Amino acid sequence: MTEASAAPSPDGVLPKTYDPVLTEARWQAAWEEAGAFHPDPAAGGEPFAVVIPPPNVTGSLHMGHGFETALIDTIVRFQRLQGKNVLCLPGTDHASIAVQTLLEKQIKAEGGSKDDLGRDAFLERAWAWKGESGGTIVGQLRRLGYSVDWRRERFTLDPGLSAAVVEAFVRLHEQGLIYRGEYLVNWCPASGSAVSDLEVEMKELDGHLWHFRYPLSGEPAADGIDHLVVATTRPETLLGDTGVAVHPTDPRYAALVGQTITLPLVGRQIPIVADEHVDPAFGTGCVKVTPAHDPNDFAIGSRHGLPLITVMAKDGRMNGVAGRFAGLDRFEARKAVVAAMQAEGFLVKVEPHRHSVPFSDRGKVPVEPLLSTQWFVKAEPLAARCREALDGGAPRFVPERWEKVYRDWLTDIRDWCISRQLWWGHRIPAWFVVSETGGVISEATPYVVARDGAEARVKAEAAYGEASRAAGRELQLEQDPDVLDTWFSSGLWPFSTLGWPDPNAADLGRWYPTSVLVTGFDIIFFWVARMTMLAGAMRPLGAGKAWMPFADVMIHGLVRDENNRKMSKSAGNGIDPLPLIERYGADALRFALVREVAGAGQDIRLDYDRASGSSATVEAARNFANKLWNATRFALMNLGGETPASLGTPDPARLQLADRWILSRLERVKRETAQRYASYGLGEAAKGLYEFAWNEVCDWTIELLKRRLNPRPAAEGEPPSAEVLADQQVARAVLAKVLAELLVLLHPLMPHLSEELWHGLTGAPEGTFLALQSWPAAEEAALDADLEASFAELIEAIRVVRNLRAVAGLKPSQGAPVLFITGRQELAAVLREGSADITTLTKAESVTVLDPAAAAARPAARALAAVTGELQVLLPLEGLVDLDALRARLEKDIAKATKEIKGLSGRLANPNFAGKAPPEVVAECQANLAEAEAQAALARGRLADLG
RNA sequence: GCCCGAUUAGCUCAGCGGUAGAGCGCCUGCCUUACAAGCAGGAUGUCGCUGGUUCGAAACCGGCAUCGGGCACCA
Repeated sequence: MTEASAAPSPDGVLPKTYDPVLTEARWQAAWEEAGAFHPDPAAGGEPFAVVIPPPNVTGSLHMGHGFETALIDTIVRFQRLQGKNVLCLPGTDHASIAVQTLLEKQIKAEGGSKDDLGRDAFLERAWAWKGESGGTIVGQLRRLGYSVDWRRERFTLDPGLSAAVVEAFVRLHEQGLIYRGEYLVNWCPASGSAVSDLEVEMKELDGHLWHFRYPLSGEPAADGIDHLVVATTRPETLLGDTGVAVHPTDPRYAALVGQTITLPLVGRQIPIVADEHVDPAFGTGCVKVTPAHDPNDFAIGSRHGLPLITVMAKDGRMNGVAGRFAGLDRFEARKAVVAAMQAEGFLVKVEPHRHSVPFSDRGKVPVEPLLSTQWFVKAEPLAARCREALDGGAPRFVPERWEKVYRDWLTDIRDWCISRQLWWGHRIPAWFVVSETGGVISEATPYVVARDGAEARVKAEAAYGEASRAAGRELQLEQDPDVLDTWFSSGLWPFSTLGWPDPNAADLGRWYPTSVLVTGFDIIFFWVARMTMLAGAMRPLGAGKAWMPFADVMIHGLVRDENNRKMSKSAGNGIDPLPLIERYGADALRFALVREVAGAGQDIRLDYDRASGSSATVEAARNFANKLWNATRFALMNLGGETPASLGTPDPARLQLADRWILSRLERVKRETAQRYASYGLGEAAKGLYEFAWNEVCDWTIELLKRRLNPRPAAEGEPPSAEVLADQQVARAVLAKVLAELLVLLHPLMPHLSEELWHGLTGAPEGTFLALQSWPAAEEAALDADLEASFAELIEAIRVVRNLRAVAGLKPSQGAPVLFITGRQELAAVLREGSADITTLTKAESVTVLDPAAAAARPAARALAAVTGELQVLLPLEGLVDLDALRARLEKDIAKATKEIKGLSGRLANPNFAGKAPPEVVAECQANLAEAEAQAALARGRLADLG
């Protein structure tokens, strides 16, 4: 331990407080230099693999990533201690639209535009940004102590992964699962790109409902009707109306179906059609139909053969078809159309109307349903395969309830628009044979899908070469300028990172499918489902094993800020993990986050004072780290230079009561903790270890061992006896064992601190790591439930004595005789065996244990007295007794017992209880009642003695 | 409209069929040579409301209320 913060100071003692910053940096460097987390696919051991959800290179990480990192790292470190061959693979995501939006904003702020810059220069800038942001992110992940294999770090746009993207696209296309066509898509005018359904967020807004008069073209009907009234929230779209729909059974309009309307402002003749979609009860029961600008209208239009008339351009302005409104922005056009309708007498009324408006997640503007030629993935066949797998239990969701969310989304799934009119991303591997359509790309331009330009040329040559030459044209190819949805590459992550599509890739063979995916519920659709769908399409994967990319999916909640708000970049309320790491240490932050997570899958709230940069929760975890530091410090000062190895297993024959107790507790905690880690009960594991370490190890065991670790000489100047020295060795061995194993159990949660302390305690050489040790072996024989129960009574007895001393106001330095009276032989035996311990922990002058008969024979003394269970505790302190405090204490005992008697006897008096409850419950109840009654009687007796 | 969470001590949350728990905060006393980032002791709850099931409900079931989230969406 060179330069260790744990290095002994000149006087040979560790500092009193733990300073995490240097220690953490040192171990991170040591682990990495040694390649501690760089697994060998050829090595033995059961494989365990996790690919981390790659953070977007959009800047830096916030606390949510810190939380996820803490969870994943705890899991993989535990599995490593279990002896598995663990791969934890890191990486980042290029985040196509997010990064491009961000960069365009930057460029705009500098007074430029991406189009001025050009595609190549823009991409250069994007790569520079990636370098910067990616570096920041990797630095942050390192500071958290993430035990990933940095040598296998991947980026979704790196050459290997890009090749995987192309391969996946080509294969999907070959299977007929990718198609290109003109459909109504969600168009984001801000990004200038199509986006998928998932990237659209509905927002409730206050808008208006405009009612317009649409005149019938022909003569008024028999009943004098010469127009219909339609209502719309989007007047500007009326320029593209190609019909009006009514419900087929609506008697008001039945006679009008088939007639035509003259569209105001435009003059187009449009039919009145009958369609089930119309709700006769809403508004007037008449709906204007704009198939090119609304998904529902698109559906109505296609059922009735209505033409599609697009009146808006991709930039959100009205196009030439919009006539006098051409060139107006869509929101200006709305006002202008309303004004024109009003001027021409077609506006009937305007009502305020609250409705949902689709917004683009990234662009933060309303999306426009627009007709556009795009690439799509046919989703249903892939979803069906996933649903079938789910019926077979794959993957397993933790907590279980998320399975339903996943399944529901896979049911009634819509096709996935995967093309984006962006630059930053994977270029679509399709080449248009533009020589066929006069050098331009149109919907009609034929294309070939290929792995590269050369393959494209071969394919195009085969398909169009001859005909082309015959027509005297030179074959001319142009790659599709668009890129793929960022989630297309993320969807391949669990296998593209392992070497797919190379079927012989060692990592793929060894670690696919991965063991568990740990992620937030907010990307179950975006990511989890896309991974399972794409994996299903790409099988076989790996060595022909299961195709589902992960066995388990652990879904965690979101980290919310101190005001219970979701952290987000736009809200500016993200909490940066680094300042908290600087202040409290990465281990403290990790522990604090994981400890909060017990209610599986629930969001967690991190308290944080922005003004001071402090967090009480993290501070509590830091204090825990310091507690462990000091416990180890104590051990180093008291083990006489020995180590857990040199001390060996303590001789069972020489173990004292407290030794057997803590060893039994250790064994139980060891089992519980392993079970919790293995089943993703990480919060429970953290809480359990916190309580065990602080209460049972530090507050009780260390305090109890002190007496034996530092034996007083029998007489002045005389060396301790051989017996005492032997016991000292036992005490040392117990302390060393408990601490050493505790550090292993804590390691997944607090890797740096445990590594540091373990080295200090064991003297392990530098190149040896706790991170690569084994989980301590199970020792069944150490478990002793009866002993644990009776030791709990001893603890309770000590507490009562301490309480009496506090009530009476005894000074800490002041000794007092302690007298226990009990009729229960087992309890008396434990108290006698533990009398030396009691002496130490209660400042007893003497400890006497009597049975009631013997006690009755003694002269009654004025004493501090309390009763617990079947035990009377007396501190005979003639003259020093605060009688009032003592009476209050006894009265409290009586009140407590009385309340219990009332409850228990009431229950026992109920004949149904005695008759129907299990006999052991009834017996327990009776025993408790007897005890409470005895307790009340004893306390009353004591009270009477006081006079 | 459909679905899913949550509601327990001042705060953050465990508990999920047998007499209410932890951490933080609070009160009292302690610098007891591991630790004041600590030690010992203490106070604090109609477990959202309401029916039901049960010998017994904070826990299980039904309804309601409030808060949060997801999906769908009628112009």
